[in-house]
This record gives sequence, C-alpha cells and structure tokens, in this order.
Amino acid sequence: MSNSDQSYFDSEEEIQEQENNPELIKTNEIVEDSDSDSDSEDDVPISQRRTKLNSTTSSISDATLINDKINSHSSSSSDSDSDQPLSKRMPNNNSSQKILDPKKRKIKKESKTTATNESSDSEDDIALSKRRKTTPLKKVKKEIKTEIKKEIETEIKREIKREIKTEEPKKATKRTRVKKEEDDEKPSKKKKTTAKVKEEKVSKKKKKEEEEDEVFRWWDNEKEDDSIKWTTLEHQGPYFPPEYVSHGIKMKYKGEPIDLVPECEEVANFYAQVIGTDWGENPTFRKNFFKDFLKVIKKKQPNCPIKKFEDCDFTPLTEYFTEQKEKRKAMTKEEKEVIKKEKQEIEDKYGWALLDERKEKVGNFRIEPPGLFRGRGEHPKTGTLKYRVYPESVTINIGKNAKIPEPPEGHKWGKIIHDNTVTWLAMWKENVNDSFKYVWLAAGSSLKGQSDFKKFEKARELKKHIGKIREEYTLELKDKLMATRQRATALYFIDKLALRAGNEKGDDVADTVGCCSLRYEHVTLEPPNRVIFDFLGKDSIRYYNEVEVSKQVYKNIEIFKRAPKKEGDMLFDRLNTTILNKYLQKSMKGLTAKVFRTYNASYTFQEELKKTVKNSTMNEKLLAYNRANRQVAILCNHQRAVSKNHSDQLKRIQDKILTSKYQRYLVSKEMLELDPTLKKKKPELGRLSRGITKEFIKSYEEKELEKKKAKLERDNEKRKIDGKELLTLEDMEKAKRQPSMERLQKQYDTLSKRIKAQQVLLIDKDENKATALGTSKINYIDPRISAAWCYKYDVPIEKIFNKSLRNKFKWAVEVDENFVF
DNA sequence: GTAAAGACTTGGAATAATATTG
DNA sequence: CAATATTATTCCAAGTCTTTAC
Repeated sequence: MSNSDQSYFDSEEEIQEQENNPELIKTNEIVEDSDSDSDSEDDVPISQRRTKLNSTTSSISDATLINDKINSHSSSSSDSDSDQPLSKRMPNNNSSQKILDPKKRKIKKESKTTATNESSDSEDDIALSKRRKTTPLKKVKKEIKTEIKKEIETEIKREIKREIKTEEPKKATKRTRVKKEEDDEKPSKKKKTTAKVKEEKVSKKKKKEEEEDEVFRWWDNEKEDDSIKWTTLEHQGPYFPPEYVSHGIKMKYKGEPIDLVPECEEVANFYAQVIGTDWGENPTFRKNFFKDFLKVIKKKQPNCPIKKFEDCDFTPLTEYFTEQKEKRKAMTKEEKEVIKKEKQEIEDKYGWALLDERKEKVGNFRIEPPGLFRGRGEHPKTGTLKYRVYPESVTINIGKNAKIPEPPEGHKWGKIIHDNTVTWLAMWKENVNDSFKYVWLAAGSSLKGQSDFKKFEKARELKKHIGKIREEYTLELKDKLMATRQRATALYFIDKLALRAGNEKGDDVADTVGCCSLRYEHVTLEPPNRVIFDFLGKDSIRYYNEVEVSKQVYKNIEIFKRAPKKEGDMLFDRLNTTILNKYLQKSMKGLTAKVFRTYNASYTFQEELKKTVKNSTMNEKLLAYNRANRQVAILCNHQRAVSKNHSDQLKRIQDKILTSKYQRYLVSKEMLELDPTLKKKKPELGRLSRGITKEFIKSYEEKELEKKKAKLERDNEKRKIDGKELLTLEDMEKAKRQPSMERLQKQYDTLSKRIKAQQVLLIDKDENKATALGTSKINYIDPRISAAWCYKYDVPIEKIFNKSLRNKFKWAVEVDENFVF
C-alpha cells in the first residue's frame, strides 16, 4: 500500500503531531472543537438503529420495499401487481454497478435461482418432533449395525441388488432418502420404487440410526483446549494428477505447424483452452502466459522459433480440445461408467483419513494440476504458469506411528512431519504467489465442525458484549486522539455495514480493500449526512452503498479526508487490522473484526425469519426463508454476475404466466356462458388481464392450433393402422364434451394456483439475479437458527439444507425450536 | 514492533450431476 | 430420449488472523 500518507502522519500522539507537523494543525483543531458535538442518534437502541440504517440505505431499503410488496401480495393472493414491470420493483443496485464498474468482471454463463421447490405442501408423514428426537445412541454395537444393514438390504434388494452388494450403506441410505422425499412432497414424475410403504417406514428409523452410528458426536462433550488437534492420524497422502501425455496436435507459428516437446506443448495447451473466454482476451493474462511460455521454451526447446505472441496460432489445439469435449459428451453409458468407477476408486483410496481412529473424509486430496493462474480482478499475475507439483515439494503431516503413504513411483516426499497442533494432512508451496496450499479434511469432518461450532459460539458471545462495545465506540467517535477516533469510525462501519477487516496487501495482487484499508477515493460525502462507499472488495467484487450516517461519523470522515490527503492515501491512516483487533480483544476474549460479520449476519437472519407466516404454504415459507437469506447476502455483499440470459429466463416465466392467465380467462368465459349470473358474484370472471395483447392471443392460438394438428396427426396415424376413417379438426372439436360447472371451477382454481406459484417463482428469481445466497448460508448463518425455524414452521430440513449442508451441520440440527442465536 | 510465515475461513466460478422439458 | 435448465460439488483464489523471525 502507499506509504505516502505515512510521511505526514508519523507520530502517535495528536498533540505531538500538532507541534511537530504543521500540516496537521487543521485536523487537530477540528478534532478538538468537535468535542462538543453530541450524537443523539446513537442513543437509539441498537435494534432500532439497525432498521433505521436499513431504511436509509438505498439498496437495503429497496429490498425491504419489495419485501412488503411481496408479503402483501402473497397474503392477498391477488396477482395484479405482477403486471407491473419487474425492473421497477427490483433493487437496481447491481445494474448500476455493472455500468460504473471500472473493472470488467467476467460474465457468467448461467444463472442460478433459489431453490424454490415447486412441490406440493403436504407435510412429512412422520411428526417432526418425533423425527428430531430419534437421537441415535452414542455408539451402536457392531451386531446391531449388521442387523440394520441386513434389514435395509432385504428391503431394497429387489431394485438395487447390484449396488447394495458393492457399496457402503451410505448408498442405501441415499436411496431410501430419495424415496422418502418422493412420497413426502415431490409430485415428481419419477416413481422408481415399488417397495412397500410399510417397509419404507421401518427403514426410515433404521436408516437414521444407521446413518449416524459411525458419527463422532463431538458436540456432546466439548473440550476446552483445542490446541492439540489429534493424537493419531493416518492417510494416504494426496493424489497427483497424471503426467502429461502428448496428443501430437501441432500449433502453428507464422502459419506453419510447429513441433513442440511435450513440456512446451502442455503450456500451449493451457492457453489454447482459454481461447474464447475472457481470460484469453485479457492482456495481462496473455502477457504473463507468453512470458512463461517463452521461459519454458528456452529451457526445454531452445531452438524453437517461437518469439512473438502475435505469430502464434493456437487454434488447432483449441479445436482439438473442443473435439475432445464433444467426444466426452457423446460417450456411451458404459464408457462413462468406467470413468466413474475409476474416479470412485481414487476416492476410496485417497478420500479418507483416520483421525483418532475415526474415519473422516478428506476434502481436497487432489494436488492442484498445473495450469495458468486465474487471478481475479486486475491481478498482476493472472495468466502466470502454475507449475506441476511433485512429491518432492510436498510435506506430509501424519501420525508418528502411522504408515507413511507411498509416494508416486520414482519420487520421494519432500518432508514428513508429525505435527498434531495443525489439521492439515499435506502441504506444498505454490509458485505463483509463493503461498501455501494445504490438504484438509472435508467440511463435514469433526475438526471442521468443531471450529465451525466455535465460530458461531463466539459470535453468540459477542451478543453479550455488543451493547457495551457500541456504546464505547459511539463515544470514541468524538475522541481527541485521531487514532482512537479512526478506530471507532472503522468499527462503526464494520458493525453497521458488515465490512471486512481490510488487511494491507502487497502490490503484486489485485488492488482491493476492506474497512481498514479504505482509501480517500473509496468514500465520498454528500451533505448533509450521506456517505457513499464505492470500492472493490474481496475477489474484486464491487461494494457500492449509499448510507446515511450520524453527524459525528460524517464529520469524522470529513476530517479523515481533509487535505493534504488526496487520492491514494489511506482513509484510516492511524489504523490497521492489528490495532483494531488488539483493541477488540480487550472487550472480549478472541474477538476480532470478522466476528462482527458472523454476528450481524446471523442476527439479521434470525430477525428476518420472524416474518415467516405461520400457516402459509410450504412455498411461501421457503420464500420467506430465502428472503431472509437474501437480506443477509445483501448485507454481506455476496454477489454474482447476472447471467447473460437472465432476461430471457424471466420472459419465459412471464410468458408462462400470461398463458396460464389467458387459459383461465378462456375457462372463465365458458363458466359465464354456462351461468351468466356468475358475473355478478364474481366480477373478475371473463376479465382479461393486462399484458395479454392481441399479438399474444394470436400467437397463443397459433400454438394451440399447432398442438391440435399434431395430436390429430398422431391420432390419425393410429387410426390408419387400425383401419378406421380419418378425422378432421372439426371432428375433434365436436368430440369435446360440454364441461360441467364443477369441472370448470376446478380448472379455474388449478390455473389460479399455478399462476400464483409461477409469480412467486418469478419474483424470487428476479430478486436473486445478482445475489449469491450460498456463501452466507454456508459460512455466516448459524445453522441452528435454520434448524429451529424448520421445527417451528414444520418444514423438513431437506428443503433448506442439501445433503452436504446437512452433513456439514449435523452438529446443529439437534437444537429444539426455541433455539435463539 | 514489524514483516514474513503459516494456517485456516471465505468466496465466486467452473464443472459435474440431476431434473425438467420439448 | 436428447436438449436444456437447475442444483450440487469441486476448484482454487483471496481473504483473516495468529505465530514466528528478526
């Protein structure tokens, strides 16, 4: 970071500086006379302050507005409001960002939507309370285990004979679970099971035990000291990617095919595979790649004529890889099966570790293959060649008495250590940024689970201190000492806006900042009390937020930005994360800046969840959940690029809605024909919704006609075979029987329901276009809040936690519905 | 006390797997 | 049943924060 600011802010004490450094006098004057300021705003209770802040924050307030709208919408079940253009109702925060963003971000291929399950609302057939209480025994005895296994086996043998013999009980469990989900809620077309319901129910309980009997229930007895992570540790070491094998395809240089030794060819491949993506166009990427390409050439093939990037033609290679991709896609089932099996074998061997005699899953047991470094944002090293890692540079961490895994043939391990104060199994140093890479246990492992648990407990601990901390920093906002004042202001932002701490970074990485590393140009003031943040945060994701702050904070920023400070200078020149965290430790043991993010995320989530309507449908509950999740994601600024075809997707759904509406209109017209008096009772009948234009009707009718014709053709085909006479469209019309009022009403209701569901989906999808929910769900929201919510509102946990989340959070799902974060 | 090393969490994108649709 | 859409998983970069070295 620039140290220029350092030159005029050298000493610690304000008073000293005032004497020694004339440039600071102005600043100090303000600091002193601002002593008299009082900040009435900060006297407002914390809980209210947050909402207050939200309502003044553009992005958040927009979202809240939508919330209100949707809530009223879903409860009143009127669909008219959806006719309003969606864009108006959405927080346009992101779109403006995209335009303003000086650094181009990659465009994503595809958008993801929230998991708004279009499933029926029927509840699980087992009472939730009961299911929860089937807490398994701590250690199920071997005999019981095999007994259960047998039972399951007999139960599902019929359909999955093959699998059950070769696979772990895990697989069987999965099966039953799928089945369960099906009969629970999914009106899924797939009904692959013929097993009897009774059997299933029995299996459910057994399965539960079976599933957890091997689980180490560390959360039952917490241990205080966790500096020792394990006593025994066995594993197979990491898995190395296969050596490069030449494909014999030649790239061209100056139009001529050129021979490359495998080492060079491999590097050329890396670039060839990036052509057609943004990386291929990125000048820094190209430059770095080519520099390293030349380096490899010089070393491995000095007589190679390649000198200039412009004369290189990688397209033959690119084509080859496209071809390969297609081939892979076109593989037969059997071929795919073989590959899958090989993959499974590797996983079986390397994917597990024995930690204190317990089998635990290894997360990333694969050594990263060589390639071109894909640094994000404007990373100066993007495109740099990442070397192949050999065992010689890998350190193995393993138990003293454990068998040391065999390194790949002809190789030796770099180092073997037995450090039980760390959790990694293997480690190596990567060449691009000189950083370490580790092999760790998976997210569902006990070690990870324990620290996850600790993290949330720490955040809950903060809850006890937050009042005092807020009081203190509010006071310190007016402190005479510049350093203190900066610290307080920074903390205010970290607390209110969930900013990251903001460590200082070198200049060989992308220029991104967090709170402590904010610079002059990242914060602008707008009288009377608006602060505009605009900077690139982690992963070069833009943070843009307009916030109304207290007078004191506004004033402070004004002071911190005062000349001679200019663009490029640190806003908080007296502060860094070490100072801040040291201060925080005083308020609470182990407190650091990041805990605020966890705390505020979980707390916000819990508060937002209170908006769930008790007796709403499953879809509505899930929408409420997602919405709470989304508020947290917005708070934490978890973004994703809007997919290219997002608007197409919306249009398609809107079209579906219109179609349904039109169909409903047609039905209602028939109803009126049957009973004209209905119009009085239900004036909405026979009314055409807005948005249904003549063009729409025309295209709809055309499509319908097409369908009818197609059906007719099919029918006639059959009739031909049967020797019956052929029909015409008119015949078909005639054949339709006159529907009864009852039938029509039913149709009408079905369509209404469908429309509503589609609209919920539409809103959810659009609200979500630029927000990534995953990160907050995985890392910031205490899973116990989610679990408690599920129990309280009778939502099966599977609806909100997928398999890996359930596994990761298995320590959390045992809370009762009264859990409070 | 400061910088570098080290270990761990957090983050979005890429890719694989699965579900839905035409 | 193939094409497409959606969701889950994997990948690995980029943060935070602690410890160690000087």
